[in-house]
Amino acid sequence: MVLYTRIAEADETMPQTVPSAGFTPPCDYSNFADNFDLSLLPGGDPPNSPSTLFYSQYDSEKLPQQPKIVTSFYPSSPSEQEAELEQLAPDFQTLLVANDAKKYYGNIYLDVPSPYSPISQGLLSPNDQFTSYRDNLYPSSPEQSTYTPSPGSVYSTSPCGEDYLQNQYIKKENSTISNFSPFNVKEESFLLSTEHSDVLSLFDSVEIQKRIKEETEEDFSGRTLRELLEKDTQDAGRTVPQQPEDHRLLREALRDTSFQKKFNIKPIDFGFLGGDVKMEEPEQDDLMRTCNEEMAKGSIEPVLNMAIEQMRKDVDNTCATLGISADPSQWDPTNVLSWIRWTSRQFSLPEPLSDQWDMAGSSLIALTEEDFTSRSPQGGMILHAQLEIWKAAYSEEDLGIQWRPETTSSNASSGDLSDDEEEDVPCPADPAKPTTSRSGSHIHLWQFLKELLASPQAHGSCIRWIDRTRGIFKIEDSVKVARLWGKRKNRPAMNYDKLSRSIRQYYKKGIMKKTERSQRLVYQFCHPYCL
DNA sequence: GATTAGGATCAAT
DNA sequence: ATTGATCCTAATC
Repeated sequence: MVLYTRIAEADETMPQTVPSAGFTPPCDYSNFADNFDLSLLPGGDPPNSPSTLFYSQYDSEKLPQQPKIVTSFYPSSPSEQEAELEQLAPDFQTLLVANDAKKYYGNIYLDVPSPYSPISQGLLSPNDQFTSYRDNLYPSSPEQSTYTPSPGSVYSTSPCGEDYLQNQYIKKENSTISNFSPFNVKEESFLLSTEHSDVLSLFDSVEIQKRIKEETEEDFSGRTLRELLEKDTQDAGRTVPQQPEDHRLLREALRDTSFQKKFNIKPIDFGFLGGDVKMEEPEQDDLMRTCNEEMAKGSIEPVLNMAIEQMRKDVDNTCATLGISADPSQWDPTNVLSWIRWTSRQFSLPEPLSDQWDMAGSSLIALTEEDFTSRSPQGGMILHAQLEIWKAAYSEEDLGIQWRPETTSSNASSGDLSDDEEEDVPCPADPAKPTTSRSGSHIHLWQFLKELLASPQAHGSCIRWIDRTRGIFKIEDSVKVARLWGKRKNRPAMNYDKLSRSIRQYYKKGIMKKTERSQRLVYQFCHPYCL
């Protein structure tokens, strides 16, 4: 078994938004993806499988409790909790927050760990969290602070020890479905077991199942994720041809040779656990092959896609809410201050002193964590980590920008704060990108759509493959796709009505066809256009 | 109300 | 001639 640790956990997480109706708590969506123990994927858990990628260093000081029954999530009576959870269940983000919170506390929710706290972003350890809650620094909502510690807090007892840890490893090695799920925080690793209840509870949400049903034409009602995965494991054992594009997102992340850097993963020494665990660095090729084998047709991708989709929407919303670029280096001093203030508010940090943050974004991103801490002793670390998240988020978005309009149109300097500035940010020289179909105005619609489909990092929220091999895709956000098309063709009046009319012309031309079972906003390329 | 479907017309290439 | 943009009506979800 090869074990890795993650350092600076929060580096690839995404910023949060402030929805109109309320407050979106900070939540590390990338952890959500990570927390899909990849051993759950079909094919079991062979040596050097991707499921070992995210194993973190064991630190008994940080070890939380063994999982117990979830008794509450919010500080309310059981009936209120039920009502509240039911009300919140359709909200995907809330599920993620619940998921996120649960993973840090096992399945215990006797007290009221606020999902708005920095620990939800992996910035503090549970021990810190306990102190923070006791001091009521992170109330259960930004507007109110009603937390009262209850007796028997899970934080008042000492963490479980190595026996438990080793048990988990034994289980890990002996079972296909692992109930082991370690995490770490910044450089301090800790470990816990969630029984994958996070994933299961997420998946069991009626709303999520409904969406999966809509998008995959499969009905998972009444089935647990575990059931499905077990079935898929059996399926994988048969001679079901594996579709190379399944789990594309995961695959891309894992195939990426820089993934170790990207996810800040590095092999660690697990010798302190005892003699059973072997330390070996996997052959990259083996690893990748195993990854591919692991990515057999499964049921995780829809869920993952939804998480990522939600994450992207949050990025969009945040930028729109603050009226700032997604690229911190583009921020002017006003942008910097509004971001600092907003982030401070999110984390219930003291109001920042404006004169300490009077700088352009280019200066801000050059500050070290120490610089941040000297400006804000209480929240410097958090602010710095958040900025790292933004920087990472922007670079992710940037990956998807493969083209620029040929004509440098007038909007470049207009200070336009439209809601899709991820397309408006200046595109740095990008020699790494393929040069195919780069020129903007000659492109055909079907080519353009394929371009968008080819960059799920940037456009997965508005258009994505449903079945890559059969060329079936879905337009998730018709308005946005039309806007992008209009932008590309320099047709400001473009809308989905017109765009779809053009797509329908493709039916006659044999470029696209209707899907067998017609679904809204779902189209299918004909061969060879889908290749 | 949003989407789908397709006819008609026009402009650009 | 081809392609897509535009406008339109009608049907469907």
